[in-house]
Amino acid sequence: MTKLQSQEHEPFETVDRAPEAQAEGFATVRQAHESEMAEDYVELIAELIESRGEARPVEIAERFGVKPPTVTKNISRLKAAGLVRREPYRAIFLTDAGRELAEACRRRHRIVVAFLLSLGIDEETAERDAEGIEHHVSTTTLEAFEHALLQSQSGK
Amino acid sequence: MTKLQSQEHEPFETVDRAPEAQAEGFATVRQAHESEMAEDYVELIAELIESRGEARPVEIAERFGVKPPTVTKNISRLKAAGLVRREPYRAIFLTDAGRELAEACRRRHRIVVAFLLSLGIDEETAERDAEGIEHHVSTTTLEAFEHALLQSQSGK
DNA sequence: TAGATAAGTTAGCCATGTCTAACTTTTGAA
DNA sequence: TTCAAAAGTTAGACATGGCTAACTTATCTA
Repeated sequence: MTKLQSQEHEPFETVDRAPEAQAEGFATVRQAHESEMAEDYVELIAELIESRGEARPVEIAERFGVKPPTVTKNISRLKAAGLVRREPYRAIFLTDAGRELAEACRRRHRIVVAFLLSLGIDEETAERDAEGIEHHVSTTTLEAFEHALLQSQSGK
Repeated sequence: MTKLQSQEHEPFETVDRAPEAQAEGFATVRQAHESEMAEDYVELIAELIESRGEARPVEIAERFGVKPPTVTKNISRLKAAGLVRREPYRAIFLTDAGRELAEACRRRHRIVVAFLLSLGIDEETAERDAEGIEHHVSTTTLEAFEHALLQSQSGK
């Protein structure tokens, strides 16, 4: 049993929080929702460039399960946000900022998936849940996941 | 080392998935977002009824960090969805369906928070992250969290 | 109990992210 | 090399979930 895991907590203990703290928490969740689109897109674009050599709207639409016009609109939002570079009808490229964000997201995604797998969860579920969970994992929690991962590795 | 944790997985292994499977995953995330509002509201309403005897829009607005008109609009959506019962200008009550949903959400919330705490994460962060994470935790993952929780309890 | 204050609602605005229908551009094959 | 099919865009609609401003209802207190 490691130091990190040694604090005592009953499984169903309720944590009472000040209304402002709770409101801040919900604000954090709302903000996370606003950046989810951008994160998911740059992550996928990076993957497509790596595996296919380029990122095309039709591929993106297929992977996300949305229609092409949705992709067009969202890509133009990413362009406005300075995350992608792109000419109409051409493939999509990441800017430096986009590449950085993509890298951070892919790292976080891999950690969350690996952590879920280490709990014995099947791959399909781990991937699915990770897609939703990753956007709400703080740096602190991500580090805790990494730490737990190392534990489960060494104790394997 | 338990059975559940015994499968071998490298920490940064990438899981390749068919485009349809990935699309389904994102569809799941989008659906989760659509029910988040309802879940957060019934959860809070249940808490307020328990602690205050009644749930009032002004309290709900304060806890969520939103303005009263937002609460009015969302409550009427919950009413349309059959989750709350309510007369204008009066307190808000849960229907049987609302109460059931609230119970399930509160249970899931408690498990997620307890699990994060068991990883050594501080209470403030655990609560914050749980608020976002809980909506994306499948039954399978929730069970894995419970299992891990029991492990950490017994090995304390 | 009257009037001020607090609580709640309505109307109308905005951004996000989805869609369909119709159009344009690119591509690839005969 | 042309022209049909595939890819991409534009226009316009819709639901969600925020907001402010202005109004109505309820509550409390002097």
